[in-house]
Amino acid sequence: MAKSNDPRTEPELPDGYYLDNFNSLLDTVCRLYNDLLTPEELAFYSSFKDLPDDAARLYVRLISRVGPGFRVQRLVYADISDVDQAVQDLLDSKFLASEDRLTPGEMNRLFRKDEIASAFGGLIPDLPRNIRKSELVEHVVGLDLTEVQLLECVTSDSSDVVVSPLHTEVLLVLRLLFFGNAYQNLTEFVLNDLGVMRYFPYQLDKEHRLFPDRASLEEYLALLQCRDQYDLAMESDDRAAVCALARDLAQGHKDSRIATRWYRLNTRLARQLERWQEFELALDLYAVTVAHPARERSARIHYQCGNFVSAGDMCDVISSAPICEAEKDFALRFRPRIQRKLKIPVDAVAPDCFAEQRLSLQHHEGGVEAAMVAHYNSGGTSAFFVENGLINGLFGLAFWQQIFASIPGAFVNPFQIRPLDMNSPEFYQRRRVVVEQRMEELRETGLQELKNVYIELHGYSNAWVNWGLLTKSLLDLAIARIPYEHLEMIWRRILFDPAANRSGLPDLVLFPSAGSYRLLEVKGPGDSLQDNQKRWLRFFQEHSVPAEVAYVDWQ
DNA sequence: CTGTGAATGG
DNA sequence: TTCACACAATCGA
DNA sequence: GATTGTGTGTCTCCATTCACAGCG
Ligand SMILES: [Mn+2]
Ligand SMILES: [Mn+2]
Repeated sequence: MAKSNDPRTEPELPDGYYLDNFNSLLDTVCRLYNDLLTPEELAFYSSFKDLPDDAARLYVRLISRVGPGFRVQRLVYADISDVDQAVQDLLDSKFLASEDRLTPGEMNRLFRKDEIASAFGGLIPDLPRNIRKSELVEHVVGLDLTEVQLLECVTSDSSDVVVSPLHTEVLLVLRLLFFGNAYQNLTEFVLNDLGVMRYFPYQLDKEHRLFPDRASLEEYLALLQCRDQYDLAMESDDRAAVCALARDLAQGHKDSRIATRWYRLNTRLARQLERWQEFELALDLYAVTVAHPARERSARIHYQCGNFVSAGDMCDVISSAPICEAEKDFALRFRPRIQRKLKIPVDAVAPDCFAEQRLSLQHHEGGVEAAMVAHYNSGGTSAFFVENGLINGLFGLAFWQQIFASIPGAFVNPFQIRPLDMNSPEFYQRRRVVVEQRMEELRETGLQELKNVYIELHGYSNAWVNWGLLTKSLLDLAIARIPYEHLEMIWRRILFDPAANRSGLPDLVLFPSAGSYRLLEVKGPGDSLQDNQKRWLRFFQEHSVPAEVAYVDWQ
């Protein structure tokens, strides 16, 4: 594939590209997961392959769009000569269903306001002229028609037909098996072919399947269903449904391959239960959730309920084996409050004392950070508003090959911007040897090497590198001014917990004309340091990395 | 008439 | 599949 | 000061079309 740096030359996609993409997905899944598919899913595969070309094209068009229903008269595609024939073929082969009813929501989505007004206006007395569409639909709902009558009435003028694609549950399975997640879809192919996204050519692992058996696939489907149930229940304020789901989830998930995803859902749900004062249920859920902040929330619930001993016990459990630094910090800060309640000696925690400066600046539209950048730039110091972008970018460049190294199970689809285990604690352990080698190499030969990486790999998608922010001139300055030893210490902290430590880095990096560098967190009026920002500042203090906080107010 | 936002296709 | 950050409101020590 | 909830920009792009709402 020829690559061009000229942004004006957009590659042209071949006729029927979207069907090709879908077929490619379909073939890949059937090749890799043939033994996992149900008879129904296999039947989908073979009958899809039997469809006439136009019908297959139309089906793929529709499943890529917002549904579920579509008006046949509105379907116009230049590359499908006879849409009506394609619709008929899809109806005959059970890839489309012709709807005989319409929910108010679907009517609202599929029909224009004037169409609805002319269909039902005669039935609604004193209909205000300037009524909003949603209110008009409410009036129609007030007519108490059946959904069948709704469809009949609203299509009586145009005699249009509403159809919906079938087998959407099979499509979800296919997507899940191909991508390994439920959020990526066919547009990935298009964005890749257009050059909008450029994925690094890592080696796909065909030996290790993400889903070794049907059960692991079913578990993922169950997770998705629980998520949907929760979202649905929250939308309709159905507290009983949320509680029922919580009791279900509180059964726990032993030997789950997707435990961390369950934990995220548990936490989201339990937080909501806390807001509803459903403390016992929340505690049950937190008890089966082995992820931060489950134990922190448990301690807070105990405290709030007056169970100070239980709260203290929970803090002790945390301190004896903290899951992460945030959890460890929490126990330290929270324990004194409990001890005061219990009237026992208090383990006071020393307050932070970071280097700081205070100054007043002219009001600036870009906020305090931009005002500080302008302030320094006018004084001869190069300043960049980078937040996490600089350090993470340097990390991504430094360890590019290690991040994209072929590790069993790390890459399961062609459209990944990070290995699947990037956020797990084992990321470093699995790559320890090569990561240490890389550090030794950089320590010996210097950071200049990163310029080569930058030029060679510029534009490839990497979860750590924001190419728009990390300009060449910023990189050059950073390499020239930041000692390798500082960066290595910082990278080790990132490697220690990549998920948590990729954030909280200071707003600005400063490069004074006289040399050296400095990191600066800017705080405007009413703003204060966040916990993760404090942890980085403590780390910088400990390792003599120049960093300080600037408290700014407006002149 | 204009501005806005969702949807769409590439 | 969001996340990371700032900002605002509220509360208790 | 601590905690909690909310808003904002951004997220992997961009041109085009459509429907709607509010205004004069
Ligand atoms: Mn910031
Ligand atoms: Mn800041």
